[in-house]
Amino acid sequence: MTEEPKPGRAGRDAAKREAILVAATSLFLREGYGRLTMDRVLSIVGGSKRTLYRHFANRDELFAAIVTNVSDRVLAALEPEPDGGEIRETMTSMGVRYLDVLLSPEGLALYRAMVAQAPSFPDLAKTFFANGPGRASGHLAEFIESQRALGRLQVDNSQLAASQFLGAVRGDVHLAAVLSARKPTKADCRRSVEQAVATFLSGARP
Amino acid sequence: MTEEPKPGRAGRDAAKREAILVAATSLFLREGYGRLTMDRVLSIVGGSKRTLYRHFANRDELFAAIVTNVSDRVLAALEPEPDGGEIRETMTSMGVRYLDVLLSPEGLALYRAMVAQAPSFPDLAKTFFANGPGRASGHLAEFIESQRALGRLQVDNSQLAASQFLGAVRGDVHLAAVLSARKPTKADCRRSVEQAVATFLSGARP
DNA sequence: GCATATAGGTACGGTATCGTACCGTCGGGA
DNA sequence: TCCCGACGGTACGATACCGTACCTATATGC
Repeated sequence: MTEEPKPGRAGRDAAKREAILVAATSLFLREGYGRLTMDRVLSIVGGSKRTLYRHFANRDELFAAIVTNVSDRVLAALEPEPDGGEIRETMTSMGVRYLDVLLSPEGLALYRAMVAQAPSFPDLAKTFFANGPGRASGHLAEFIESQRALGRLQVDNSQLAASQFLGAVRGDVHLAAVLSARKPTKADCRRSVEQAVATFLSGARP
Repeated sequence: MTEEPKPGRAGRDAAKREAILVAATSLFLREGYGRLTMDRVLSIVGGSKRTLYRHFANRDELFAAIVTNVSDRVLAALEPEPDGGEIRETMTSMGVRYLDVLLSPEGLALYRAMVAQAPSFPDLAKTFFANGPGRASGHLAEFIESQRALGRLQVDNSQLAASQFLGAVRGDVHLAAVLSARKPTKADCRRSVEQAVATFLSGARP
């Protein structure tokens, strides 16, 4: 993130590109991919089509850039923090953060767009899956595996256990939010996570 | 389902409407809502725009009819069969059927369309949720509740337990299928269901 | 058989959107 | 200072699609 407004042509170039991307991302988050048009982006960011098409050769390329942009920002919140507490505590905090990310406006918009556009952007969809849900499961699986090695958990398949735990955390909460735009309360989320943790531990403690 | 080709105007009318709906549904399942246009429907089913617009006043209405049509057909498979076996067996069979429905081409297309179009069709989305995932959770919750009343299960919240069990069954399998068009194998599904059942039972048996 | 409602075929208006072309202006680098 | 590439503004071509209008053929009901 080089915030310094570099002078010179290259700096102006990068700044313009950034401005376009910011405007396009904002529009995408507010109204979804379907209502994201080149003309509307222009009407927000200003400038000419020539310039827009110089930075992004076509609409697909702009979409890919937006997805990468939002993904990086949103999915960074899924990185595991240096844990060191109890298993229950660690998993609860992971679950809560996971649900927070998924239910955030950015998370919901990204999910909607990727599900809808996956057939048109298979590569992007695979990348999204790998960097998003896939990586979250992966991190959790590593944690479970490490606890298993210490004899504190007993599971057959860490990867499967992790993805099922996260699936349980989502429950119906995520789908309800995606479909009805009715965001569940923080309390709903906590309850879902705590229940999922309890179930997981009852089956995985030696 | 009155299959008899009634004579007379009314019969022809109904048959035509059915033919349009079948063609539109097929197109929707093959290529998704985005590529479903009135002209393409016509080029398949034949006939004139006049007729098409007589049966479905506009594109939104046609979409709603398709969704209802596919929903009824697909979600019927989620109705609980008269159970009477072991808890483990019943839940395994429910989980397997649930996953089968979700991963079928119809299930995937319906899911994609509803997620993408939910903001534009909030009522339809709510109905879909209630008749689909919501009802599946509901049936399972009833079953869990009945077993709890018999003292065979011990759970705090049957509804939450049911939706989390189904969430665990989905795990990453469903999302992977939605995003990458790579259908998991039957074996993957069975393994996911059996693991979820085992976890659930370990936490819910008295 | 005949009148009338309805289907078929097609053209059309209107709109939205992508991507290109043109042209005059501006600013950084030699 | 002067030149060249980038930029802004806008018009334009091409396409796709929704929904309506018009006219002819046809089949239903009497």
